[in-house]
Amino acid sequence: MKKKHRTLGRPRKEHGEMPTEDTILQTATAMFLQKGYPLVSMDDVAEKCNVTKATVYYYYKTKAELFTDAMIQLMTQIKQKSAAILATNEPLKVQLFHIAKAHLEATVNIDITAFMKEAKVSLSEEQVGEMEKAEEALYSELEEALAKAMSKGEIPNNNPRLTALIFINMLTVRNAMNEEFKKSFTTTDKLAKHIIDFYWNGLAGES
Amino acid sequence: MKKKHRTLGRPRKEHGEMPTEDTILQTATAMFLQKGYPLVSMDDVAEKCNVTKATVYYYYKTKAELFTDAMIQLMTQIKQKSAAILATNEPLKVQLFHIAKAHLEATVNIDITAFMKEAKVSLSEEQVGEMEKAEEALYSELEEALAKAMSKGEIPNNNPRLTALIFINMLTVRNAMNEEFKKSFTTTDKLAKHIIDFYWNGLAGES
Amino acid sequence: MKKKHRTLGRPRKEHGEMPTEDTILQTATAMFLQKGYPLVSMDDVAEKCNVTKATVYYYYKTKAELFTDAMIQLMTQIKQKSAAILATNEPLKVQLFHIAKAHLEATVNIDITAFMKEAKVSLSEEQVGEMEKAEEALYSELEEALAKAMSKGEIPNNNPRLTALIFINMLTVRNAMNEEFKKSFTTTDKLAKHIIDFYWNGLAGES
Amino acid sequence: MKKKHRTLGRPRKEHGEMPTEDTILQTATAMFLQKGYPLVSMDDVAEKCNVTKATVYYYYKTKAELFTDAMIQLMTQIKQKSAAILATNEPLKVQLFHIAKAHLEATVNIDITAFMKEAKVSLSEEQVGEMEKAEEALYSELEEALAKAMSKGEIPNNNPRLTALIFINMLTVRNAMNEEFKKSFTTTDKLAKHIIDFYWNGLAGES
DNA sequence: GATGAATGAGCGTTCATTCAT
DNA sequence: TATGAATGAACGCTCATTCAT
Repeated sequence: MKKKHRTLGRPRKEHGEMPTEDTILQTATAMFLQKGYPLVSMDDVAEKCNVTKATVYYYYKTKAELFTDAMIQLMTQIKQKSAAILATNEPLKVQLFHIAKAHLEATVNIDITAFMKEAKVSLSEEQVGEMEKAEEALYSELEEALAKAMSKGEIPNNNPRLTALIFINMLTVRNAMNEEFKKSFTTTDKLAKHIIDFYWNGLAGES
Repeated sequence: MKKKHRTLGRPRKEHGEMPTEDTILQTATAMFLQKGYPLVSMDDVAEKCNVTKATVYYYYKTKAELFTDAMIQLMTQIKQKSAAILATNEPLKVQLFHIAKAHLEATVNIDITAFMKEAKVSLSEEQVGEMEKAEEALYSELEEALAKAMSKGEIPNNNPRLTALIFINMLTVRNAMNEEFKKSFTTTDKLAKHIIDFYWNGLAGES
Repeated sequence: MKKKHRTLGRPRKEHGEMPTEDTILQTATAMFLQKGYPLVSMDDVAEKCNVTKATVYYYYKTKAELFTDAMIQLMTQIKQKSAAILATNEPLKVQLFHIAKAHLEATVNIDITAFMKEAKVSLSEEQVGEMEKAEEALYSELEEALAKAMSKGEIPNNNPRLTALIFINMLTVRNAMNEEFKKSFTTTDKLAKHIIDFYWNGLAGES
Repeated sequence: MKKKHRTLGRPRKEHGEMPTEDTILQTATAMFLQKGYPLVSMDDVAEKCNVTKATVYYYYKTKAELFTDAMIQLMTQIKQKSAAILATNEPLKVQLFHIAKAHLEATVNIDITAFMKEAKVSLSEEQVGEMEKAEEALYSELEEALAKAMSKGEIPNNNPRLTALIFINMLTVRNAMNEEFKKSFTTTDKLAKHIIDFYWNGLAGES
């Protein structure tokens, strides 16, 4: 079984190359999103990064840690994007539309909840804790925006936390569509609009 | 864990026992729902059923087949329950409330879509096909009920397929709740009511 | 996993059907010759015989026994055919030609020695003994014919046992041919003739 | 058998040890020759090499690959030995005698053809191809020597390919001998001489 | 900083065999 | 006579992890 022998020692960094640690995290994130925690092996990650498994372990003590780091980074990014959108002066409905569009346009379909669930069995309590904190931050962002809109009377009063969760949840509805039905929405914009309309109406009712 | 050494060969038939084949399917269903396809091993299933792995294979040729059979049975059951509820004379909103309650009361949280995704890599095309058929049947039931309600003017016109998917999808919102927030809904009824109210409002808007 | 349920109890024997025991032995023989001992499973045999594995075990206590019985029967048959040919009045060379032809025409290529070797690991000493007896009988037949020919002066004196073994051995030469070379012998007759000519010349020399 | 628990991770390199990869190949070759492809398990190989199965897989991706590599190496070695002998100035008969002796002196009895057959089911087309190439090289060597001898008039004209195959094939005749008969040849020399005499006579005849 | 070599545990699957019916 | 149900032991293979270099 012939192996490509890489040269030993620290490789000269080529111009514009990402540090190995980041490459690994980036690559791993994409792979986890695509196939889910159990179906991504450390070997897979290493191969795709063009390093050896041992190198991956050099930067991340365990697979669980790699996953945790990857997910936290991802959630933080999402949170920041959402925050940026929610910080604008546009009306809430428009802001939500932009968030929805951003989600739907991401190449991989993220259903954070489903993801976590399948990984949690393998994580340490501490790791679960860290991830939940990041998840929490993500939800809080939205929750606060909704709460503010309620207090301003922009939308009727309702449970802001629940409605935040419902919003994130609704963005995963596309995962349940079969190919044919998916095609009936010619652009992401149209699907986003449908979802936001429905959501906005949902918010509209007193409860 | 002590290994109970059972005797070789065909065991003496005891009365009142569920047939092994059913025990396995039941147990497997619960386990798959709890941990997801990749994290449930045939050994796990066997142990929980108090039989050996070979026995599991006696009834189900492969893990993929066991999964397929389990999921189809599950979806068929859900479909039948939904169908029964939708066949009553109660107004649609009440019917949806009952369906939601039934879902939320099931011990295991079902997010069929997430499940399928992680399993699909391991299934044959035929198996995926079978499961999609069962999934389809499940959605169609609801879709038709919604379409009928629209044509009767009970709710405004909207995409019945999309709204059906949104409904099923919303039932999984609880998965995203942390323990604390979950406790804020003292009964399943209350959570179901919140969800249905939101959903019904969503349906209410013209689009 | 649906199984074809056969009716319980003794099945009515259809006109012209072989007794189950014989069917199994016949089928097993063919399968062992084709694939070798380790690659034929009791399940395979059962399926091809249209009975259950338990039925095979009803007639043959173990796989090793089934193999032993099959091989002994086979060798006995071959011996009898050889004996019949050697009992004719034709000259030895013609007789050998007929034996060679019979071997080469058998659909499956028999290399008894190679066969035994791969099976012997799994057989009991007693079983090995039985098979060697049958093998011995097979070789003796030929050995005696050769010895007689030598004493009659039909061929020069030589080690009759060794020459018998060489004869049987030479019949397996075809197994080593690649497809292309095999085709260069348009008929079995031609190949048999080549082999016999070579062999006869070999016998011809004094030693 | 006590399990020697070796330490995890990369072992300290001791001097003068054969590289693990070679140990495995050597050991595997011997085992395959002794028991045949199906009866040698990767566990067996590993145990005999004093490494774990995982180590075997570290060097050889599959069992089929291990087998292929082992057989090719073996055939190449045999070919080289034969080539060396055939390159000498001695008369062909003497050369053949030396080849026969070398074969018969090898601890393991090689019947390549029988081997391949039982392994082929498990090999990829590519692997079969590689092995057939090595086999071919082995036969060609001899075939050419025979052809040259024929054109020089050292032996009568005959099918050089067929006679080459017969030669290799005859070297396996010892496999068919029972213990008693084997003992009647007090030295390998004597057996080799018998075989070569017979073979040479066979070659001698016109055809 | 990065690698090559090795492990132990587990996984999906097969198989010879056993036993009550 | 023949079967259906079950077992225990292997088998080929993968994977997360470890450690010397």
